[in-house]
Amino acid sequence: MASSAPERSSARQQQIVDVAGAILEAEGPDSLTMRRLASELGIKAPSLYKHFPDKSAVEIALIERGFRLWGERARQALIERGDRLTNLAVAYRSIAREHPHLYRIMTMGELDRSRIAPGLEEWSGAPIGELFADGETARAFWAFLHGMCILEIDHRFPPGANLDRAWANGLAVFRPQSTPPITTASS
Amino acid sequence: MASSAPERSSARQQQIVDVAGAILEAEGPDSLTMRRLASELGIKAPSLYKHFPDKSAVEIALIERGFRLWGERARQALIERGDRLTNLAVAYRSIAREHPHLYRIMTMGELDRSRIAPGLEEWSGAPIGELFADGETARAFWAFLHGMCILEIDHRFPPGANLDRAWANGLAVFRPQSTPPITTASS
DNA sequence: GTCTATAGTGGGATAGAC
DNA sequence: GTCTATCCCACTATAGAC
Repeated sequence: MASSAPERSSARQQQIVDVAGAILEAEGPDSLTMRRLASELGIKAPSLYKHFPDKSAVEIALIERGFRLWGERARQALIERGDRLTNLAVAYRSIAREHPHLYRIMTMGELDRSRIAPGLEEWSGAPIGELFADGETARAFWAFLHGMCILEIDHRFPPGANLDRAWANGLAVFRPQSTPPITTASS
Repeated sequence: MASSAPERSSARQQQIVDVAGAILEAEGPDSLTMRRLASELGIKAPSLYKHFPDKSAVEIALIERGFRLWGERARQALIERGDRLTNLAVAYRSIAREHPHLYRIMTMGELDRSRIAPGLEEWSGAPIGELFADGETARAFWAFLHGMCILEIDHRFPPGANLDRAWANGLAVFRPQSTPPITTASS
């Protein structure tokens, strides 16, 4: 598991993506238009095309940020004290709740893997693999995590549902399959 | 758990929703426009507004059909012979794979519950509740089902993943929590 | 229940000057 | 790197005749 994600873009591009992220978080993907983005930056829409070839390039940049955030937070979770399975789940849930629109654009629909930074997706997902000896059980756990997150932020659970308990119960069924942390003799 | 879902609409409305469903399945939600829908019906777009107040009413009708399909197939799964947990999972996965676009519009984003037939959503989801003594475990299982389905149809699992095994492993962790079927003395 | 005509909105994107 | 001007597109929806 590599420990850091690759990145490459100009300061101006980064600033544009910052603002795009702010619009996305505040008002959702429908509000993220080239006109609006330019307006928030104090420029006109056509000027954006000097920095990004098209709108989807901006969206891809946002998604890549999301993957970096996932990967970083998940790695923190694995080294914190306490149960690693729980820590990882809490980290994922927190990201989804804090940035629901970002979470949605990251996970919704098909993803053109040829457009995102090579290796980034795997890098961000690797921490889940660390928790299970069997890769297919790790994927089942990922499905549980994602299902809980997306159903929660979309308010799909029934009004009376106790989500903290649903999370706890789901973690409880997966926990016996999870592996303990590897500690070196010198630690 | 009630055994059938309510329904009410004219023959013409049903025909329109049939065609809308065909477009959706064939080409996805972006292709489902009022112009296109009318065109496939051999009429002009404005004529549709004699049958539905707006486009969202057509989409709601499609979503309601999806919920009825879910509820019916899930109920079949519970009375088939074999393991009920597995049967239910197979039923859900089959629907998602056979009708991926329908599955997406049913489950994507927030749902305005005031617009769908009262009780329909609960009716369609009730079979999952039948399988677990604890409601919050049932919701965790639902999250697993949905996560697996949506990640599969969106091709989010890594290329080498063995999804049949991921399903089997996930079902295996939930199975000890599931309840056996209730059989009457006369059966 | 269908039509024609059209309003109204909004979006992505390009050309070419500065 | 920014601007103005503009194109082109597509969509939802309404008004009013038949």
